[in-house]
Amino acid sequence: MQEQYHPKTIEQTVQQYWRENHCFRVREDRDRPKYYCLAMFPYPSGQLHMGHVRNYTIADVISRYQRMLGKNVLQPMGWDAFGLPAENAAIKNNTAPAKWTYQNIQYMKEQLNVLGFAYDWDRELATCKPDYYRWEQWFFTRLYEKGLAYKKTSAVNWCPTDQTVLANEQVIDGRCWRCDTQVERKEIPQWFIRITDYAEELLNDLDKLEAWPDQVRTMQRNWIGRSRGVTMSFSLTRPVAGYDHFEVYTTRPDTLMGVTYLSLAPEHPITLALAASNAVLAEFIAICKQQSVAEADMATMDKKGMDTGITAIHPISGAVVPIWVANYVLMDYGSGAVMAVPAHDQRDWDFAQQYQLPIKQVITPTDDAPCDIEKQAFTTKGLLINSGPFEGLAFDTAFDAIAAALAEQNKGRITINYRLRDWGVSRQRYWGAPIPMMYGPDGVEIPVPANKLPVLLPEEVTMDGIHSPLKADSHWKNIDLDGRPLERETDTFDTFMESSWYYARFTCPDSADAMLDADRANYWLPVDQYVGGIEHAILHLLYARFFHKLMRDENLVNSDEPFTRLLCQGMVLKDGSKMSKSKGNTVDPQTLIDQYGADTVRLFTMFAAPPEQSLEWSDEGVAGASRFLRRLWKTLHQHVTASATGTTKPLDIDNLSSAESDVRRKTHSTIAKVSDDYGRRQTFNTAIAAVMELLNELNGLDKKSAQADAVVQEALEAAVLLLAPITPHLCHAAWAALGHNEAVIDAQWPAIDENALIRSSITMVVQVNGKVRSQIDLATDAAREAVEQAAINDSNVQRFTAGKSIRKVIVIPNKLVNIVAN
RNA sequence: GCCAGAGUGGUGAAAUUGGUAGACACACGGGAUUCAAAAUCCCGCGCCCUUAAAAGCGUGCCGGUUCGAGUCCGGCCUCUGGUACCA
Repeated sequence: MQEQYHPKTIEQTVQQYWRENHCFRVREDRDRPKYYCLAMFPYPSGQLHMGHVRNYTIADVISRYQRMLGKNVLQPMGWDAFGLPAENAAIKNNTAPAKWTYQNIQYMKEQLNVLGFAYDWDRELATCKPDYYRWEQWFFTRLYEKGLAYKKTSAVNWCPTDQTVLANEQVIDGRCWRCDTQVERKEIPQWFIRITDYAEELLNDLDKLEAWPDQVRTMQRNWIGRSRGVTMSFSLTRPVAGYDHFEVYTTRPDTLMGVTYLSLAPEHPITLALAASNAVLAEFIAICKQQSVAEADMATMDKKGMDTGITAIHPISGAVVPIWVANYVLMDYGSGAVMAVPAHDQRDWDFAQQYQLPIKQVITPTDDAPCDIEKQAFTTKGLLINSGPFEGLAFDTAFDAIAAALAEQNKGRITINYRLRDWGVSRQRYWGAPIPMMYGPDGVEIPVPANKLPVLLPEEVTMDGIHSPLKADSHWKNIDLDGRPLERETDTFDTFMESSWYYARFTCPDSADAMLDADRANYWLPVDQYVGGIEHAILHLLYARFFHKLMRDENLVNSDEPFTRLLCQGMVLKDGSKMSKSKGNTVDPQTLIDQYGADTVRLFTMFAAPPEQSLEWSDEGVAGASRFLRRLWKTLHQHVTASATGTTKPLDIDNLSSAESDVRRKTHSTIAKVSDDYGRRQTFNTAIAAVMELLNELNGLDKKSAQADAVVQEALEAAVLLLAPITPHLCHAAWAALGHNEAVIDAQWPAIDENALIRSSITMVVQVNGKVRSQIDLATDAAREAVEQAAINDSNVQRFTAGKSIRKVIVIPNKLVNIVAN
């Protein structure tokens, strides 16, 4: 063992050992429990950033820990390679998205290897490769055949100057990021997948995901947004272009008697029909369209409305109700029309105030809650007033009575509604998987047959920065299928499609004649541990869950959910804000690895914060992590050097000094604590702190006594094994130096000697009226009465109880006594 | 706007089931070593009062429950993530 710690040399040597021995190549093995640990694969943006380092270190630590527990561990890595940034980078660097992407992959792969992650690279995949996306295309045609994929018109952000579709990210304050033109909503035909058919199952199965953070389950539950309400029909007093009624949905039918107006979306068919002969309304609709499609923009925009002049009949009271058009009513939600009850909905109340519409109170509080309709809407449930036949009813009975009254007249019914909308998968962009559909001259939809897949995306293209080269390529677009002239779909898939099933393809990336090889897929799936950023809590994770169920229903997998346990890591911050190029506060992992070595970077990343919290980057903290590793190395070196002189005797637990017994207790309590931190709690920062404590305690031990060497050897072996998942290179070298022939990567996790944990006395805290006043030492088996007496008789305690009478004594065994006195 | 989180010393954090607030580090201060520096080692380190000890105060803000609250409940404030075409 070298006296100095040289991370670079050690890391290169150890990585070579792993490579030469194929340490991370795994195959199915029915004799061992499998463990599939997966980190969300990266978008190949160019260089690894600290968020990646954190993500992949967490997953690597878990993988290595599970391996030491004897599991057959799969940890693959690949590339989420399609996406918008490649198109922008290609323009900027005057190259093609494919070339740029492949270069990035090559560079980032090298960086991952330098960090020493235990990947089975034999399984590497990139989603932009035809052998991957061909199966996604095939799967889509299967969904189409089953009626789960369909086409409909839907709104996109449209730049009228560039004549192109913009992503939400490309709309800045309602304007095109390139030319600053006011963006419009435009309805275009697009492909959708029926995720709403699976809404109920996606909701119910959240209950099965016990090892997911509650936070994520709650967010998904709210996103799906199941509600029970009433769909009812309002008849127009005069028909408009053949429409004599329209439907609205409400979760508050109890407020129906308080409806004072109705609102239609600007894109509602009745609105459009009216606008044909109403120039003022047409102008208003045009203004409403000057708006991004992003929900956050829609929800925070100024509310605008206009009276259409037409009216409808209230289905219960028969009253004539005015119909407005309002920009905040969305055609994509529900029926594109809403009933307005300004007295009991704050948004309706605001709108009614703005346009001087009547406000009619029909609910009154059941308690003495404040309710002043003049000041704001009263939105909690209560008792019905001013409601004719429903007077005095409470919410539930009013709900049923009003629903029944509507049903009787054939004017309404109870319905279950979901906030979740079908998944729009069309993108009017080049760098994505082509949607495998064709159109006949009559516009008929034809899925590309399996034997004509994949529909290849041409990689040698020139980007103009605005339009998709695919749409301009008439040679690619116009094809001949068995003598029939057809036109290809030129839209590509949403990149969430690729990331929705890659975890399954990793189990059999070479499967050439099927999307998945069921034997291998079902051996490894579901993923035991998934690790990734909290920003994916809803979209990616919901789409992947949905895809898994689609694949199950295609008999490709036999499980219901893809990810058994989920860990959502926090962001990496510098000076309190997210590291990003635009803020100029990035830290290049490569520089740090060059300076300190991969083990230091890994150690700091895991030590600075628990994985789910955001991590504040600190250069001093990295230096501190490096110092700890040097100190550990020095301790190991001193021990190994001393042992080499022949002083080491075998451990004899019956002949230890009390200081040596204390060290042994610390060794084994540390193993217990660290095991719990790695396995159950996944708090790697406290695991590292515990090992630091163990080593600090070792420094205080008198090394000259007879058994000291053996106790130190045991402690250092434990420390090395406990740190091996985090700093695997140093621990590989250290394990060999401690006299082991087997590599630490193949070592077993240390076992706890329960006898070493036994202690004869314990320190208890004594409080008087909840304030700590003293500590007492007692035998661990002291009876409750003895504990109470010892506490009461303590001299410090008596200072605070003098002149008072003791009302109560609370004893928390082996921890605390609280004396209540006054 | 809506949904979900977070807020503890100078800093990152710990306190796992309602039971000693600040483990483990970083920074800083003092000392040892050194011709000197770096490195290393030792000591101190929430605030306040104090020579010291002891007391008092202290987990974003206001209120509540409890023998006991960082932890539970109600109401706020600020920040972060998501908001369906960034991934």
